[in-house]
Amino acid sequence: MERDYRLTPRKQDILRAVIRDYILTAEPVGSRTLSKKYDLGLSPATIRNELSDLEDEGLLRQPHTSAGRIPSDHGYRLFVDTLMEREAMPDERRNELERWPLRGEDLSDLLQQAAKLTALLSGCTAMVRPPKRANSRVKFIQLTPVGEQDILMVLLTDQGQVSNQLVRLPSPMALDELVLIANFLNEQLRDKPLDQLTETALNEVNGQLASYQDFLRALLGRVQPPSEGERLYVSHQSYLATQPEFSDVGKVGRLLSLLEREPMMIRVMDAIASNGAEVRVAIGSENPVPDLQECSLVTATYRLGDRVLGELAVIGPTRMHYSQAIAAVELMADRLTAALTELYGLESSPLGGHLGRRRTQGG
Amino acid sequence: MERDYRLTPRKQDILRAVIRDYILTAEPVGSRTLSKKYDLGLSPATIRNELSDLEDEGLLRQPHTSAGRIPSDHGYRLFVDTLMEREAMPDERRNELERWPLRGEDLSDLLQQAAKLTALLSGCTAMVRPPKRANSRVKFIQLTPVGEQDILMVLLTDQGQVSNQLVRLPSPMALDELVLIANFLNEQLRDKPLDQLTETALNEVNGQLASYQDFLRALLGRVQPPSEGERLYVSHQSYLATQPEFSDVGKVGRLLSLLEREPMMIRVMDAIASNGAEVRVAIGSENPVPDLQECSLVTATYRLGDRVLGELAVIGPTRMHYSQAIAAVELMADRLTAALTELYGLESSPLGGHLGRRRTQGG
DNA sequence: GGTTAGCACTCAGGAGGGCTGAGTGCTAAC
DNA sequence: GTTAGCACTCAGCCCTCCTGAGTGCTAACC
Repeated sequence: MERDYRLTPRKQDILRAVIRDYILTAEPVGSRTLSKKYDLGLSPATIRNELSDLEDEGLLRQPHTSAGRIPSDHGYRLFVDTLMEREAMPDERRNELERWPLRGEDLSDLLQQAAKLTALLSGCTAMVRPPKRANSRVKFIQLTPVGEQDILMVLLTDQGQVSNQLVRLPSPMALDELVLIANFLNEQLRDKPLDQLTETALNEVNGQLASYQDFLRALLGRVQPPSEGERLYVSHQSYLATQPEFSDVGKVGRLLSLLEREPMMIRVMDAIASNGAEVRVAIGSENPVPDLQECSLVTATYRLGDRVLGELAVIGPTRMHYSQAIAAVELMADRLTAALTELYGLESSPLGGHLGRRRTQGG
Repeated sequence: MERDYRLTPRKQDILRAVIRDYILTAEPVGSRTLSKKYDLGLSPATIRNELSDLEDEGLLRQPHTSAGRIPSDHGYRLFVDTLMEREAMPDERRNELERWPLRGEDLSDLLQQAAKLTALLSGCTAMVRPPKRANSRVKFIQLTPVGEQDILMVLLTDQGQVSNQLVRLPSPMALDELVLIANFLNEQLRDKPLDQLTETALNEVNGQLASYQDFLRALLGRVQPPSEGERLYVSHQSYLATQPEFSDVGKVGRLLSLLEREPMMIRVMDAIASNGAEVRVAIGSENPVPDLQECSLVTATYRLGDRVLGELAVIGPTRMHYSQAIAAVELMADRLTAALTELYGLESSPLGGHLGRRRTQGG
């Protein structure tokens, strides 16, 4: 598998030409085409010999005897790793991007925007996995009375998620009580993982607060609804649907169904992405899921500070425009990281000892 | 167009049978099939005569001379209006639904959930249009200091949207100032439409607050990012992609691209939906957009109190399972309305005169 | 008059056959 | 090592034929 491909420069040129042409046309590439279209200075016959060698090495294959060559997954891999020139994002696209600033009202909005821009830049269907709630920790909690018997709870996490819950109180509550509860919650829950809120808090309930136990349970229970796992932000599925390789009856449907199985796609993205900043590519059979054998994924992580929050990816046929896709994913992951840092990147734990000792305006 | 179709009961039975069979099989229905499969007590020849009449009336058509009949858009219309038995949701499905409670952490979550459940119930691709921001009015605004130089602004609207903005202050600000600003904002902006915040607020800036003008502009500018219109929550596009009528090369792609043009789809849904509670159906050529000629949409509105917030819809081929789709859309619109009312349906303006006079816990 | 059997007719879709052209591998000459 | 020439392969297209589902029409039946 991990063969060491030592190719003569000429073979490299030819392989590069084949892949480039195939990415463009989606048609098997023949020796005559290569000789005419690319400036190789070789006759078709010579090219044929080289193509035959490349096929023997497992870098190319023939769909049938009398057809041209198409790249194999190994061929694409070599291309991505060593042959492809990592072309910078074209200026026009970059300018276009400036006109579409990455702004969102909240995290969810931002991620959806990021998916959309990535899709537009790469020309591929794009996906963004949101931060795992299980990894989020409470940053602070605020309770605000709204009317006589309702309160608004605002919970901010260290990963930018904000949870707003409007809750009806079981009975009117004095402001003192509310302050007491809020302070209790902040003390107990600060830096606690989001998926352990209820137990953590309720284990400590005692004395004066015991009578609020049910209320607390209801309040905290709302923060993390028992949804079936995280969702996935997907954009421009039509890009996938218009690829000629998926025009067969049923293929589009199966692929889209796969994308809609969000927990599975999230697992796939997790499996592919690195922990660091670099872009990772999974080509065809390298994918952990059999149904993705004809697809490639390009993934990168986005971060807040030095913590990886989630992944951003594009998916397309193995015959995807890798350099463009990689550039798009890389750029957008950086922009998303920057946007998050600007929006949510407060200095660590700035609330320090102030919490609960300050008084603020009513509301 | 608005013909008065007076059909004999027998013709009605036959039309109903044709449509039911076609919805099931997606194949043109012939007289022999009808005679054998459905308990009409008629020979194929007789049925042929009736079919011929129904075709003359414009309710059926033949794809080609030697094929069976398929319903025309008018035929579907008659079916939906008068022939179809409005079957109740099957019990199993209803039970299934109970196990998937409609819960969400916030509005966006809730709408996405609603789209998903509608799709699962109806077997069609589902869409939910969120409340128009332009129609939302400010319910209350709260500013909370977070650390030395950051504040968290929470803005609650009367349509359930909550906007959280973490903003860095230009310079450290005394708590008094913050209270002043918050009170000012609440007084000025309560019940003001969300898309006029900046002007409304800034026109009134004066005296003591004048120096905060830039800060206020930045703060309020964040509430409504200049996104290209509202987004649309879509679920299970694969249902559309697996319909046999769209298996032609390119059709799926074109349809999905259409769905991705969110502003246009929102306009379409707006155009179809009623202002009241009832479910509306747009069949094939009744759709305002030419590219939707082969599709039907079933829409209903969801509400908060007596205000229409948005629409919920399913889209499928004109050969869709109307009774199931209508039941699903109706049920889910009701559930969504109920969920919203529970989450955000506070009594009107409960904050009354309290605002700004109360003191609450620090945060 | 409504219903039905019988019959001739139509036509999409599949199967089979031949042609074309793009592409190959091999060999021999340069 | 490179190239020209040649025989060979085979997917895709076109044409034709055949089949079967389905029709409309007519005449007989109840």
